[in-house]
Amino acid sequence: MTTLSKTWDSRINAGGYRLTAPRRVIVEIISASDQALTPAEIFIEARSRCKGIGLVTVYRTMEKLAELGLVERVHHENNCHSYIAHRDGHKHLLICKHCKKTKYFSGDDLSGLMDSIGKSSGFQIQDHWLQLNGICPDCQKKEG
Amino acid sequence: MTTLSKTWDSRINAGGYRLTAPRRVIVEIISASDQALTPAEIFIEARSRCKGIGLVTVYRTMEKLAELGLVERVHHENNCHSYIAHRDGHKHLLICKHCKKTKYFSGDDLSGLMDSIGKSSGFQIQDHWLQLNGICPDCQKKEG
DNA sequence: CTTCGTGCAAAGCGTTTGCAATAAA
DNA sequence: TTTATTGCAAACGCTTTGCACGAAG
Repeated sequence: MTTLSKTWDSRINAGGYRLTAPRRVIVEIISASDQALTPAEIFIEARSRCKGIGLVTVYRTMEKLAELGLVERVHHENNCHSYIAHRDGHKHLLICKHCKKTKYFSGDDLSGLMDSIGKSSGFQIQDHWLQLNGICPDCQKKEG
Repeated sequence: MTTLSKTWDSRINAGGYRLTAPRRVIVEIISASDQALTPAEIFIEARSRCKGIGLVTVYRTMEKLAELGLVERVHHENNCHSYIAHRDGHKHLLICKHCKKTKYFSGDDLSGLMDSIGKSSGFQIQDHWLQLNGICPDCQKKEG
């Protein structure tokens, strides 16, 4: 178990949730991954480490991790969601259209933009979602 | 029929698609709306103007309109998609968390940000998606 | 006339829920 | 012991597909 997932464990406890074997396995998988994973992907990996675990448990666990701010939801085009471990700092997502690899990047601060849009529209802006889509270096090589 | 939907009609023809009564109705609804509509919402309105129209036709038509670049897909939190008429210029979306009202806004050009991220990550960045979430003026008043 | 579009019903898929058994605290 | 959590199966909602009929070009 990594130091990282130990931190996760304490935050799960602090959130009033119990630490169970299935949850430990799910936390280890998502906290160790630097890219976004779908519930199904997590389930397949989890099942290989903890036989008998159910897909439902993955859904329920991811919901709680998202609530605790430990993971973020990533939205894809066609009704497909995945989750990525939350990292500190002001970051946004970079997604490869071919292999679906997802990385965080440190983006410019958009607060200036958000302030000006808020003033001109009258909206109280609370948060934002920025994704950049493109082709990752590996897939560029494969294409030639 | 508005001038706007006439333009849509010609683009549908130019795309090799036929102009049918259901499609005309759907185009009139989405082109006249300044906010994003779900397939179900479009269907309800369409049915009141063209009895017998099927929800399936709404899905298939929206798919073609998206392909033609006439509408854009809007992603919501929980597996819920909607569509909004595409407007020219560099624009992004502003969504109210309460009433789900969706508006375009003219945002700053993000090409500078995209260039620098592209260079540092090695990704070929093709497009981006920016949504701001907040509370619209009407909902702010209702809350007091 | 030929091809595309339609509506219906049914299937498909990801996700959620009801429930009794089980395990954490 | 008490309460949260689990896994299964079934339900659910949105979306897509197969098909025969009908309409556009």
